[in-house]
Amino acid sequence: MDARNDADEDAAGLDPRLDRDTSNCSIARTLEIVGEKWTILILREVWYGSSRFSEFEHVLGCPRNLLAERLKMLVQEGILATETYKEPGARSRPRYVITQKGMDLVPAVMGLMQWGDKYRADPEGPAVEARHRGCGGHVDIQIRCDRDHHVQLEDIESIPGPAFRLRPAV
Amino acid sequence: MDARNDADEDAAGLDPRLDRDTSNCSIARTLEIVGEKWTILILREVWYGSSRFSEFEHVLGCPRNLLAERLKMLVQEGILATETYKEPGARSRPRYVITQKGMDLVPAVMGLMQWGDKYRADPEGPAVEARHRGCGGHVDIQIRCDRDHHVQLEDIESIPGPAFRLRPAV
DNA sequence: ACTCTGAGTTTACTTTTCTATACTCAGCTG
DNA sequence: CAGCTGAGTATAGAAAAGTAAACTCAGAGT
Repeated sequence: MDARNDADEDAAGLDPRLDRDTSNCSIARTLEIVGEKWTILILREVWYGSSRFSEFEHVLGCPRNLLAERLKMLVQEGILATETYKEPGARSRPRYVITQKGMDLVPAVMGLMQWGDKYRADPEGPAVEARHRGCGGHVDIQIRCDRDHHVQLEDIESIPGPAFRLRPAV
Repeated sequence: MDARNDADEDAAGLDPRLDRDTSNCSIARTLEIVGEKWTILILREVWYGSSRFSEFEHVLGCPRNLLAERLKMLVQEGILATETYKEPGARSRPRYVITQKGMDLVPAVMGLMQWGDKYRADPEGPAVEARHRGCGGHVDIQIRCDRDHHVQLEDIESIPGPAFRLRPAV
């Protein structure tokens, strides 16, 4: 309906010829936090049940200084929280637990896992499976819309949102 | 039911005290491909409608050598494919298009986007929105099980799969 | 024949990560 | 009160990744 509809039929609202400002992209902003090496793998281990520094270190085999750095950042960002716990006959120590903000990353990581299961698994299958606790069914992620239609990947359209901006002219 | 059920009630099948072999983890294997800087942002631009080297370069502002390297890798991995196209009055040039294998990464990236929309968006909202083509409804990702239950994040249980292994003893 | 342009390649430099080892610190145990 | 242990911190050297800018190359246009 505006003067832009002249050539590109595919990308309805995000014409590549537009000088889009990508600095407020939600994908890029999420990657700023979870895009460094080890970060997502640390979260994976938290979901699988680890909570202590030594557990992460042992299972991941990652350098201690990076582990300490990543854990500190995840706590700062509110994705993990520290608790103090005490085993009988030992002094109290910190433990890392996931927050709601951290749980909300599960869908993204399940997406990565599902892709790996499909394209890069061993012949026998995946090393770990996700199950619905209780019903026991295999869990996977789906794309749905407001009106609860099951959306095919081809039927997703990206359009400018409220914070869409063009890059300021130089 | 086995001798392992002695202390940790939370992680039913992936006790952090087990010496799990993580080398065949689907999450880690996916990150080997899309975990490097720029890779996911290149895919984002492909979904948004870019296909040419110069378009990626301009919108991402990433160094040419890395862009070339990442594109080559994405093509090698079968996530993108090259086509030749020719605009009238110009010589034919390569163009990058997404494959099915690439489309299958959409759920993972939508997961990242959704998290960014929720926790890191500008006050006005997100810069880009995903819509169901046709119905026009807002699209988001959901976790479901086999039996089509809508699964809460807390009700996902991770259990050893067919390729689960312990680390070989040293 | 010469120029222009998109699509890269090459090279040199900087920054970040990785690995490895040594060191600290608090408090329970002997 | 010395020693042990988990959870770090500190430091140094090597490797990988990222950045910036110059250079190449093929073919259409003039």
